[in-house]
Amino acid sequence: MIVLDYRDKRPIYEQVVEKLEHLITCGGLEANSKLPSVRALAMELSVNPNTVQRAYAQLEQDGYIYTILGRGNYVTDKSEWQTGHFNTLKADFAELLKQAHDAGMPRTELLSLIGSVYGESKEDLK
Amino acid sequence: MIVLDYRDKRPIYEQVVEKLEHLITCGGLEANSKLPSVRALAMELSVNPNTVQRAYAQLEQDGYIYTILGRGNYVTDKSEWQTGHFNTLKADFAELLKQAHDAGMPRTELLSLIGSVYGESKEDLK
DNA sequence: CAGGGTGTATTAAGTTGATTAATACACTTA
DNA sequence: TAAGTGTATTAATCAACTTAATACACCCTG
Repeated sequence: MIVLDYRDKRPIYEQVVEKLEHLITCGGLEANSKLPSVRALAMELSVNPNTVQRAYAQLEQDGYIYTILGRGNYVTDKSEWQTGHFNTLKADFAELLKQAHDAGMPRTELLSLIGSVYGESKEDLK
Repeated sequence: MIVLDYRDKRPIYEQVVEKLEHLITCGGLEANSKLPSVRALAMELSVNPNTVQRAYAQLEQDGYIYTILGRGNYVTDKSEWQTGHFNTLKADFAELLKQAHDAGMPRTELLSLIGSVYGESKEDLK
């Protein structure tokens, strides 16, 4: 489910948060589906249960999962976090755009990048 | 010249790198202009000289400054780092775009953001 | 040439955060 | 009741960052 990168200098729990958040926001995990238990995921990653719990706590704080005591952790419905997630992405974009603009990167470069991810045609703007 | 944020959890030298890199890539520092000496900047930031040196070493490694032994550190010419800097920004963009696309963010949101930074009109595509 | 400013290197110590380890407790379900 | 769950606590270990104190070689100026 998750693969850690030990060359990554960031803390493990942050990597777990990032990867699970990515899985959730990309639709890789269905809403209300059950996540691995704290101990199970810790075992799978060869990591301490405390570390996994810290990641889960963060994910719950950010609204991506919810916890039922004694039962487990579950994926929150998209409607709960979509707006906040969009805003986070947009804020990151804005920051990056400012840098690109200041550095003199032409607008066409960015449009081209969008095209390569969203599809070149101007028709499927959906 | 630089203001540190002690609430920022990242290491100090990383903040210094980021802020100087930003100053350089945004044209806030002229090419071949002299940076504060290791000791001077350390004094100004109330930080150890080793920490500043680490930041300068990183900046040199990334090509944003060059060092003349016994003289000081100087801003590298734009032509030296522009390409690499563009590529870094574009890589960050691509990553962010993938996430936005996966999350179902409409292309128009991104175009709107670009417009708000680059200017709305379709004429000044410069 | 002497002195001060410069980058650079080294070693040791201190600090902080992340991680592990070992438990323990309350809750839920079979 | 027993096993699995989230949660909490305490202590110990580890790694990275930072500081501190020096030292050395270089460059420039008086």
